[in-house]
Amino acid sequence: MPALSSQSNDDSFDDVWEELNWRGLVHVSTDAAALKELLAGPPITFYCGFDPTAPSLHLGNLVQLLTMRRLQLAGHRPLGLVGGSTGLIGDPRPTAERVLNTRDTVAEWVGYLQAQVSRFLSGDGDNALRMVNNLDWTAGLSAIDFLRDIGKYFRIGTMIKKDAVSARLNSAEGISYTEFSYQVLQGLDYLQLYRDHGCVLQTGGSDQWGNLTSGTDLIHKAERVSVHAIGTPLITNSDGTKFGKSEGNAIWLEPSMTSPYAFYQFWLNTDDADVIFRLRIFTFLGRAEIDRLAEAVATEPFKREAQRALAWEVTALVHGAEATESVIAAAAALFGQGDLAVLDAGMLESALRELPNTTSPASTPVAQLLLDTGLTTSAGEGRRAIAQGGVYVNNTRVESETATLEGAVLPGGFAVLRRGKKTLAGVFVE
RNA sequence: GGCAAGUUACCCAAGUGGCCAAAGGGAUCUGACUGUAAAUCAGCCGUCUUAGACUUCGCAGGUUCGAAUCCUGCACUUGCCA
Repeated sequence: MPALSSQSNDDSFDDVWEELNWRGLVHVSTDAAALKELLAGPPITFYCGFDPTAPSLHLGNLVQLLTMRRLQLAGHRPLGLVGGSTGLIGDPRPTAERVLNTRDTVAEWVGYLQAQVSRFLSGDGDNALRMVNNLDWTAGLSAIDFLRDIGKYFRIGTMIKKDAVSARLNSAEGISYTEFSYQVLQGLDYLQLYRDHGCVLQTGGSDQWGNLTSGTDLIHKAERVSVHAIGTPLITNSDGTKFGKSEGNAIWLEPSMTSPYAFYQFWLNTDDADVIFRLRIFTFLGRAEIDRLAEAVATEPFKREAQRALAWEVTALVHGAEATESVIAAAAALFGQGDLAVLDAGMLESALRELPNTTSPASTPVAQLLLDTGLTTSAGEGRRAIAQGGVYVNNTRVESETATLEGAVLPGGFAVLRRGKKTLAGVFVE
């Protein structure tokens, strides 16, 4: 779906390593000089892993996918690993132990993630994407073989120094042996891919650095070879809040989990202070264009040209140009200050299809509709929102907690429900 | 296996018999201001149809007119000892 063929690296850079650095994608790495030389040379094989901890990838994973794609565009050969086995274990988070998912669930999610990863990388040519699954080489591994052949290479002293592990050891939560072992499994992945595919580079989030180095260390000990790792930065917002969350929920790549409309809106609402960094990381726009947009943010911030470019680029990348056009049209129709009744009914209707929506009789109380469309999570919250003046039907503020849609239905048989300034939903009146 | 400490709402965290739907902080949400921004200020912030009622303080019992607070058992977490 994404227009892979139209993507390219910026040829104003000497090599892909320079470009990755300019884009801010290299937070930590193994020997930088060696990596630069390696990446400027003949094609190498590299990999990045994704664990099935949810039915979809999210924006944090997108950073990895785009990093992989840039390396692929430079001629290198990507291996996409979906962690059928590591997903069963769970990598240690600094805060709390994970709840294990069932084997069936993980297997199902592996399928979804493989399909998603495949969409972002080219499957053509000498350096086509190849998918691998670490369950293939761990499922048949006995506990004894694991402990003898792999475990001997790992030192407890090193293992407990890893950030995620030591954070947990120092917390009230502690850490289970299961999660403690995660780094061994990931190290094993790298070793296996080195042996099977000559893989010499792993990319991942810098929060995974401990797991990345566990692989390079293992290969060094087992094969007496130095291989590489690149840790991409953890994306943060300048105001200190977590990136990639909207109303506390993750932004997913799967359209049924985060609608293309919400996805576009997320990017459009990017803070001025962050937008240029986002353009570098999440788009294929070149240095010259991004510098121009930076100038636009400085001189005409109210036009939000950079935000529009960012929202367009990323939404088109993930959901396709066509879907992006339609969510932009939807936003233009719905965000309007103006009178919704004068808009074209067909266009308005298709716009509402992009939003959370529900079908109800006109006599349904607005508070109930808020609940039905997911704009609120309880009836009390809905009443409160109305009392605070935060609910609108067709851009007209709802004054009464007992209001219904009577008399407010637009030609075509629907109504636009809005909470706050920008949270919208549609109601189709039956 | 023994001893000790702990488990409070989305997160952190007060609260040791009634004044507790539960202090305070953060996050989310709403309003004002704006550029569908940031910062700032204000409000809301368990559920239910307001007053009011109901459910909640790891789980299950018990004491009491009354329990997040006391007792018993269980589960889980952490530390020390073996």
